[in-house]
Amino acid sequence: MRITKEHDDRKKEILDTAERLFLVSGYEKCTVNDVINSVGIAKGTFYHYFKTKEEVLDSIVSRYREKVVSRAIGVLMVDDISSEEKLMRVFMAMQITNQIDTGKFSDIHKSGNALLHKKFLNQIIIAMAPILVKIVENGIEKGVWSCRFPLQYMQILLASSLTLTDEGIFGLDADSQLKVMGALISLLEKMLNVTEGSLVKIYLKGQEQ
Amino acid sequence: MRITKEHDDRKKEILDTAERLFLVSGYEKCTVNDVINSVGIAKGTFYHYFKTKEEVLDSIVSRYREKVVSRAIGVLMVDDISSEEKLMRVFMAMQITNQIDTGKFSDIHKSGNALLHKKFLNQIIIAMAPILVKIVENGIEKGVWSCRFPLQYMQILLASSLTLTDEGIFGLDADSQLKVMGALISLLEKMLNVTEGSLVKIYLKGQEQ
DNA sequence: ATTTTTAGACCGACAGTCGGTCTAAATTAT
DNA sequence: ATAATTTAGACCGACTGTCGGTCTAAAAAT
Repeated sequence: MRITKEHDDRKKEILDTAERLFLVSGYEKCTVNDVINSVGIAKGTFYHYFKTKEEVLDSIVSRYREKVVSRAIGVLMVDDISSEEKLMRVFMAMQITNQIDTGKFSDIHKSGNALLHKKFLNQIIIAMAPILVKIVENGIEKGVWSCRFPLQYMQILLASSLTLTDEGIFGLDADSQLKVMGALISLLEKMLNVTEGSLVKIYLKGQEQ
Repeated sequence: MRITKEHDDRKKEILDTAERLFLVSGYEKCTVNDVINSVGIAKGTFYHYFKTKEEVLDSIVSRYREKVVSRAIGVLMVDDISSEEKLMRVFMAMQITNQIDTGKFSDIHKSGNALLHKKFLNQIIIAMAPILVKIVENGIEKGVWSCRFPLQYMQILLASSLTLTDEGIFGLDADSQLKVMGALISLLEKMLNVTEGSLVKIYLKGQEQ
């Protein structure tokens, strides 16, 4: 069989480089020439691996989405923790994914890049809303919660948290962002009709570590 | 042929034309040549009035924001209606501004235009959140509501409603959008600790007309 | 020998520039 | 008052540099 290892290596190399450059200077400002010069390849090579510049962006966003989703699935399968714990872990995993791992995406919200943000938001909401809904419905079945609009509430939660914590859009300082996060958790309690403070408690516990 | 016009008239003519074209084909796809051909002016004239293409976009968004804000201020000053009524009117005025008036902006959410959406979202949240907070605080003083995070809640409300009803981002059908709107109103009731259904009632009454 | 990968010269479309023209009103000279 | 001159700024379109993307052919791998 054909050996595609080198092909994938090269492709990953282009993706990694483009990702780094997109996050530093923004997708629009970063040119294809910047990418190929940084990788050390020619134009033709770049377009052998990717049809367009935007396809590179799409790949980067998809790769990130896959990482977030697989992590969430991992939490989902842990079955010796409460629904509250599970929901908060998944929600928080999304937020802190930036810091852990390679740290590459720590600036994803700082890019001030409209297209990147739009694609990112779109993919994350479409992929994550059903997962969060599953947890919510599980909690409802157990009788610990009640919720009239699970899907809509989770969409609202995702859209607002991802938008408001994007520094490229509002440039909120760290303190304001923390306030928004606190408000979001308290809102989540209202969404699920749980006693005030029960989720915040888990949130603060998670923040400490 | 040389047709000269008053400065402000010409500027408005360029803005109106660009606005129309941006909303039809999107900001990125619409070229400066498209605009000048449609207006019937030369390149130099366009750049006599605007420094860059993006400056035109900024002007269009600002103009729209001013319209929404002035309308909200109008509602704010009506003082023979309840806080509930006032809040809902302002919130709904934002949504339906698209249909009324010239109808120009009816497609603003369909453009699928990342930069337009980002600038729009940014301006509207920054301008409208304080106005909504004012109404909320007024209701709190009257003793009809209570709310721990007025500013954060209004930011969340604005960010999620504007993002999720943007067809360019999620392409939700009309039915799904209505569900999201319903969920948002019910969430607003929870935010303000009012009895369930009291705001939805006003919302539905407003929808009928 | 055939396919895959690499190379970089090349292309058209684009945003933005530049030197200059035209016109009407304000200013000065007759 | 009327004519000549200056000035402000609206207007023009050929031109430039940059960018995403294409093309053809050489090099390398199989």
